[in-house]
Amino acid sequence: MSSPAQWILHVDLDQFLASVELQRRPDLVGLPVIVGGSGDPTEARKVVTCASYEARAFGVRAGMPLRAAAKRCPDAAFLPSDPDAYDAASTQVMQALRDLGHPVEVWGWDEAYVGAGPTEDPFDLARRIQQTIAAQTGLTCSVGISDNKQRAKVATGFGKPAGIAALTDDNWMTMMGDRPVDALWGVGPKTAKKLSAMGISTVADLAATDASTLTATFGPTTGLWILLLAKGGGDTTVSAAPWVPRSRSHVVTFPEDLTDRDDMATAVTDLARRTLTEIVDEHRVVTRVAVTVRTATFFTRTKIRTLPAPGTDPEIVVGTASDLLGEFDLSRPVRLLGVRLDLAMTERPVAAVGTES
DNA sequence: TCTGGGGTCCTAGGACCC
DNA sequence: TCTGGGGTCCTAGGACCC
Repeated sequence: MSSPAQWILHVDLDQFLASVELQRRPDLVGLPVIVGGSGDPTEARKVVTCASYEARAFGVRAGMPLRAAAKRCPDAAFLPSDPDAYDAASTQVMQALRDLGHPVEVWGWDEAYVGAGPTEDPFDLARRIQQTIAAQTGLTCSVGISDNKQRAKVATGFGKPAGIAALTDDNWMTMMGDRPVDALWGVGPKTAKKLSAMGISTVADLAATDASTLTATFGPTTGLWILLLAKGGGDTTVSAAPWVPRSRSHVVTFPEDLTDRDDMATAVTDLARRTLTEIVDEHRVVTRVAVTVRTATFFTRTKIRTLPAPGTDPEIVVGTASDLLGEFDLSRPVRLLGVRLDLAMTERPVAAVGTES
């Protein structure tokens, strides 16, 4: 295998939420387990957050309504989602990864990128990662090896579950050329459909397409980006710096649609207060407020307002959310309301950084 | 058995300014 | 009295991901 300037390993915990639950419920090991909602499979408007591999064999997938999952797999164990437990397990995994001495970039609860120098044996490192995580947390993971994030992420798919796979310039087109474009991380159904209309259906097709053709349809940034992805390129940085969130949001889907404006106003106010409390606890400052309304027909719209000045005054932040709600036509039943606070990204004092760990 | 919740980034187009 | 071009800020919406 040719050696790139650096290695990037993508670490992905297998069926993460289900695995955490199985540690508390060893009696369920080997059985279909479905995590989501309050653990009641008859609960309306709740979906599967994670299905164990045994449940997936019945066609159960993340995002599927719990009732649909129950239909496909009535004998599954339905467990309530327990975010605190997943947070704790994730923290433990990420610390174990960092202890290996390489830069670790955390990507959500169950994924991370690990950077390594060109002289490192990436397979050896991958095995050490798996062994360390298993020994310290009892969890299994799959590892993808490449020289950029997107390709490493795709490689992980070839390693699941609990395996290791590498994609490099040497095998990229052999492994990926005949696959549909949405096998690329960052190319979804909409882009795939647009490409299909242009006669581009496989990764090899896309890689062979003229840059100008793609930029004409997708714009200069996106057009060049998806071309790069098809050629096996991607983001080559791994940053161990703590991620600074750009926004924080909460949405609520009501068990039954709201028709009363006062109820809607109360819900938006509660969401705004809760979100504001959280970001103030994290010493962050609001720049913009966004309110989302989804009606019973799933028609979804968002209104955004920039604050006169960045701040955390509840009167202003919550008041802005209420004002924005008032700008909607609320004559139809509402199924979901949401509030997002965009956060100021100015540098914080150095003193605040050192207190984190 | 209708479609969760939490995020990020990009693009289009209008307003406004020089 | 046919009217360029660049830059920035803002909102809306799209797309994608876990």
